[in-house]
Amino acid sequence: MTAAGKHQVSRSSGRRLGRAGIRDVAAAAGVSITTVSDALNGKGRLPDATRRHVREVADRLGYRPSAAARTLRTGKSGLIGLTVTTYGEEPFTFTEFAYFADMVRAATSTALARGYALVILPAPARQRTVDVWSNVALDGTVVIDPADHDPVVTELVQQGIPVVSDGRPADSLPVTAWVDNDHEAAVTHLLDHLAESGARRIGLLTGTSTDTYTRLSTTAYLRWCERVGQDPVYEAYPAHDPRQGAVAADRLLARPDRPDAVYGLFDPNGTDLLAAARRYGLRVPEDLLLVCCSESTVYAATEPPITTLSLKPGRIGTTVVQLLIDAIEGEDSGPFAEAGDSATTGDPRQQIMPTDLIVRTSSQRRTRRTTVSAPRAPSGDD
Amino acid sequence: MTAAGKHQVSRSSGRRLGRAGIRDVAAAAGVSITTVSDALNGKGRLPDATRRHVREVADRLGYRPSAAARTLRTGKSGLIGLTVTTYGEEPFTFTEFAYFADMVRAATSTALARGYALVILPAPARQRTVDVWSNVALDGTVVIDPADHDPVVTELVQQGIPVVSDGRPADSLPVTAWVDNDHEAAVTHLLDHLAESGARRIGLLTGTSTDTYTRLSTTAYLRWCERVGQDPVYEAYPAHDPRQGAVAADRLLARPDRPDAVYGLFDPNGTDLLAAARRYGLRVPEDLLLVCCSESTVYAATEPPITTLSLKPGRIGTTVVQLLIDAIEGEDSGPFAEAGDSATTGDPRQQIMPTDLIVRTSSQRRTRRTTVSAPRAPSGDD
DNA sequence: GTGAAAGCGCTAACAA
DNA sequence: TTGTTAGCGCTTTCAC
Repeated sequence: MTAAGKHQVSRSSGRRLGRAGIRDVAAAAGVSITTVSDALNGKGRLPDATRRHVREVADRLGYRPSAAARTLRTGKSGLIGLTVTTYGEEPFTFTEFAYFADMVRAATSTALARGYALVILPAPARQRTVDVWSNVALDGTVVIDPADHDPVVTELVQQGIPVVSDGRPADSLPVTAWVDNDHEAAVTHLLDHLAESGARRIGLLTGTSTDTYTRLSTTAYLRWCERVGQDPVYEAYPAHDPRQGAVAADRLLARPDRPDAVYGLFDPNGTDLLAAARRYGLRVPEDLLLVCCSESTVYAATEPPITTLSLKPGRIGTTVVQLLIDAIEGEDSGPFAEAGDSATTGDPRQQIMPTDLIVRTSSQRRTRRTTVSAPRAPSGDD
Repeated sequence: MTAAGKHQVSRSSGRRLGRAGIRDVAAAAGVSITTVSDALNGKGRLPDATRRHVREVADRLGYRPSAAARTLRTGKSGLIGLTVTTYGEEPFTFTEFAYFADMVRAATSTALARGYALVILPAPARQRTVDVWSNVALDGTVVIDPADHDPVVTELVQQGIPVVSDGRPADSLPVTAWVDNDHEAAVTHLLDHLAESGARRIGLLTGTSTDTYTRLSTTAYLRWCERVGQDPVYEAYPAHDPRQGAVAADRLLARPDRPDAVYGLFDPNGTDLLAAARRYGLRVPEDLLLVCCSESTVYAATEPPITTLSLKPGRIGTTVVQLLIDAIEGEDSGPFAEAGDSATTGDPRQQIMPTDLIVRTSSQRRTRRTTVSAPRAPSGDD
């Protein structure tokens, strides 16, 4: 007495509350649900007529496939997690700097272009956050600037979910791949540029946190100083607090061994330093050369325009997502390929992206004040 | 001869590929899957000992519940969509302005605090984007600045998915609720402030797009002009193109009826106008009063510091998400409560948020140059 | 070419 | 108190 056979029929006649289901479409189109599924997904070898017919009916009924059901069945959600480390008390502050904004925009565009959506997730700081993580089915995750022993990364990788990081991870972190700038090269190049512009003593405005960016940049600075035989002159401050930047800039220029050029590691440092210079009556670039790392366009319009180091976050965002999706779709060797399971898990792929030094007035010693008083040049960039 | 009974058992003994399932936990803990589910979700009335035991086993097995299955079963995904209108060619540019950055950060934090995650989705511009939309199960959606006849919004609402917008929608758009600033009041107040500071002819730098913000602000300006009997002096430009701002600012100050005060509707307009003023040899605020709408902190450090109108995007983001989640959880009257169904569906809720005029040097006529550099003596009246 | 049936992993009635 | 069972809506072999 196999009652099983009746299931589909009886279900089909049941009241659909809101949305139409695949069964309703099948019934209305006079075909089976298999045909509907195939027609809508372009699978199988149905005659075009059937395909068209089914699509019409589906449209008429306002049929929307259930993402949840599809995900459950296929194991793919089309969702990519995006997370950032915590700065200070804020859950995360990735939008605080133009860098993250740009990076996220590019990442989102790339993901969408490949049929994925980004889910913003919190860094694993408190307890709560874990809940959210396990409440969403992720095909993969982008981690921005992962902490040295990020538990979420470890667990995701253990579960076989690809993780790609923006910023090179600590050795202990087994990410699938990572993308980063060559921070050492960038800083070195920039310091050389300042030296060429006549800087004798270059100062650094850096951060107190231990993230890779800060660490690598600072190290590169120290190494450069050593190489050229200059005493390091730097001030560090908690970069997550925007107010502290101004204070630190002030400290730096108040020092007895005041630098005649400064590189600021963080986005707002340009204005911080410019304001500090004004307070001390220092002219830029005559008395003080300035460079800061920023993606903001405001530095093209400051007085004077400030030279910036761009990390090209857009390119990083794009690359990170490409790598991730490649990993997701690549390792999809089918649910039955458990033979040579963890065999091909080699070293994580890593990609170094170029930076871009945008030279403006603030870092050019021998300048004829090409700032703004000049007649007209709306395009601006000098 | 019910063979059905054997399914669970046989399934349970089947090879679990990667992750442990609820059945494995049940088997390992020596209980049924119901008990596991209840224990892990805090439901049912199990003795604490059982609950603890199950949790331990689950932990030991590294059990993670399947979000997809939960979603399919419960109909709730814990996911909230976040979308923005398209600017120009970019899929979306919400990160381009500090406004969106702040708004999104606050929205994300609020959502996470209530156990939801945000999914970034494209505005329904091209065909492709629709795919992504229907590939993710959303409990609700936040729409930033919805287009007048946004098809996605209409469809979502039709499907019974709550939609809350940042920015008031056109009458035809049936959103669940919306949050917006009182743009008219803000602009009026700001113009009054400029007039009080001595402005005789206030100009406007506005946009060519037809979004609500631009429209309301411009209207308020025109109405104000009418009230005080001033001829409107404004230039409009495509706000999505950052370069155009500088050009438009230039145009505005080049006019024969040059204004002696300007309000710029968009974030970069402050620097745009400042640069233009410099080009024309206009001193700020002596010859030209300046205000722009911006969330950026750079205007505290420009020379001179520029008065800004803050829309308090953080508060808007928080409110939007609160409203949305309230709607999601409120209308969850259970799948069987179809009796008084659409009864309580009243008018969409709407919330007006205050703005904040941050007065700095650029809009104060009688100032003793409180900026930084000039040691100029306080010279009383203008 | 088309359809029936078997679940994906979980939750919630309902039994025991 | 705990276990059994019926699906959530879809994709996908495998028969026909």
